[in-house]
Amino acid sequence: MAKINKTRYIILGIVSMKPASGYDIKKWVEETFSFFWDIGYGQIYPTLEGLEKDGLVFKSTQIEDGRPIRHEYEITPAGREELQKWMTLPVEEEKCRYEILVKLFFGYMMPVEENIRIIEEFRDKKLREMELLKKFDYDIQEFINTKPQHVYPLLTLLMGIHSFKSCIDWADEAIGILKQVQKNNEQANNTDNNKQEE
Amino acid sequence: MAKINKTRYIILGIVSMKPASGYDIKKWVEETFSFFWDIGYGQIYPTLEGLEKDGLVFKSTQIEDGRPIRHEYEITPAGREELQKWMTLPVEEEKCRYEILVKLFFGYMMPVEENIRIIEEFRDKKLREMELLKKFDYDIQEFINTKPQHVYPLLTLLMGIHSFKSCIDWADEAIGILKQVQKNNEQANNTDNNKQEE
DNA sequence: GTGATCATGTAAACGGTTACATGATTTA
DNA sequence: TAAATCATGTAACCGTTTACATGATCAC
Repeated sequence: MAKINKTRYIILGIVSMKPASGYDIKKWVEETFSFFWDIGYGQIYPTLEGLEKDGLVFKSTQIEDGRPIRHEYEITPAGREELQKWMTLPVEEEKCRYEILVKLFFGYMMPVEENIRIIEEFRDKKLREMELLKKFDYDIQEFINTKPQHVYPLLTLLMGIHSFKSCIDWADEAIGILKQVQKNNEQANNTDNNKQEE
Repeated sequence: MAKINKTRYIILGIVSMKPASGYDIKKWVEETFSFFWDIGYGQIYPTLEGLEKDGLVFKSTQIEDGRPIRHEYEITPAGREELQKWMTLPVEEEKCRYEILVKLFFGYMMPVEENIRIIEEFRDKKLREMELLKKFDYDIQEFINTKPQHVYPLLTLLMGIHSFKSCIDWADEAIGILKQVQKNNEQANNTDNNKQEE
């Protein structure tokens, strides 16, 4: 089964909220999506072109005096239909690739300290990312009662926090285990040295 | 900065443990890595060819009577050096793409039930994946004391369990929130109906 | 005037997936 | 005898990233 090009639907989703330019889309994705998705211009502009050709978005060019040309894209009824169709489709299998796990799997090749360092780096990065998300603080109960249509972005935020936290928890546990290994190694070395001195 | 082709290093890592054929590599990755990495033959065979051309692996062909030809790849000293070099390099930024979060972000377009359904499906999948990992049960303390070089694969396993668990916890929380939204909607509908009946 | 931001795009290269193609051996 | 497993590979396609290219406006 051929895979679905999700980038198309993400862009459709964005312009379904309000008309946007390629530049707007990039910025918006960076600001609100970046922890679970990202797109570059090299994808955005060609995709917008394709969507236009398929009649799923409508392009209007705004020329204001003394401003660069701005192409704004709006969703068409056909586009809205396509988007809705995709929304009900089951979520495709997705495999995250964790480089850190590959390196750690072959960790026996390196000194224990090196592996601890790699995990600590990972932990710090995830901590920073989590702190960033936590800045968007909110009272979810209030949203449920007053703006229920706004809970959805909050749910994605919540996932991010859960996910980063699990990385940090794992890192702490893993570092603890490797420190034990390290301590055992040191004791073994001391015993060896004592034997040599005897 | 150009990105590093990690597939090369993963294959190098695998053949560094013991010589393997393309078929072996595929099977091994499926069995031990699959929850955080996967590779297809379309990647394996050309990559092995490239590694051989660069002198990082050594290919030997085994022809046994009445058996298909088998190409076995061994790591060379140069390959081992390359691998070691990569191991100390910092882990590159990696962005997992969560289709479910995209769909959920635009969830306001769909009925609440539909969003709950999507999350439930996701939860079930993660639960199954976690159960699979938990089958490889182990006593980590024993490994630390008797086979410290074997703790590394266990650390990756631990990460998988943490990660799947965080997905499940999030799903439970998210479903709870959406069920509240649903209940509020129903109450609002009832009020509306009562008003119409008056 | 310098650097950030607004704004648009293209082309090449790369990485990865899918589909296609083949055929022997082993197990049920 | 049928299905699963062992075993190798290629070619086309698609999605993504990177580098390149341009230029105006705005804030300091």
